[in-house]
Amino acid sequence: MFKLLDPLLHSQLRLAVVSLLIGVEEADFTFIKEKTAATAGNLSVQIDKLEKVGYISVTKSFKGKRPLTTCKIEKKGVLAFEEYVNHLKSYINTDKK
Amino acid sequence: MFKLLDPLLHSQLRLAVVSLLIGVEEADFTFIKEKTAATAGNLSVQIDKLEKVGYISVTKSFKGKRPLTTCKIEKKGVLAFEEYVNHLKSYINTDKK
DNA sequence: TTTATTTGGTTTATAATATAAACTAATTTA
DNA sequence: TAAATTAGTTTATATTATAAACCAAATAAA
Repeated sequence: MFKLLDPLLHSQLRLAVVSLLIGVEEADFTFIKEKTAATAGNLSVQIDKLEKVGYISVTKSFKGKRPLTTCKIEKKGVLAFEEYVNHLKSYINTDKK
Repeated sequence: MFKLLDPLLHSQLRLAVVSLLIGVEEADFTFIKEKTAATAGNLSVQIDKLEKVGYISVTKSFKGKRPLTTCKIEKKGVLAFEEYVNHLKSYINTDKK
């Protein structure tokens, strides 16, 4: 009846990050930080977690002389997000099946 | 852009309970326990929290000689749930506004 | 030029959460 | 009368989310 929600996505910030990345396909740390209004520390931790399970990939490079962390959604992340949304519907539909 | 999700509803079990109560209007502890597949301890704690913020009301009585805990959704709970769902849409819609 | 300040983060500490395990008390069954 | 079941509550613990503190390099200000 109530499907289990993936705990990795059932987090305010991680859900925002994945949702954002699905829209733009690629985004750097600062951009994500601005869009989600998260603190850098929190974002850093949550990006790590998403990367560790393979929902996103993270590339570290330089833009000029400054470090640049770029995030990209992975197929696994897209699938997990889609499933999360579907599962959510079992919570949101008032007429339970 | 990403609206804040009410932390009281952003919980697997509490969301299931509120969702369930919105459907049935009234349900007892055991029924909710079965439908959500939660442990009694967890359910007891989460019902307390929902009651404390006024999302549900809890009545304790007896069915025959056995204790009976009945839960009912309150207007505040319905409104909070509706807002939660609306806010979720800001996460789920890939085209961000 | 040396002293802030800003940028782009990471690491660490802490408070809150979710959850199951242990417990209670009454009731029913064997 | 002993064991098992019902209907929960309380307590302990592991996990989370989050912000604070920190760091190194780059840039700006004095």
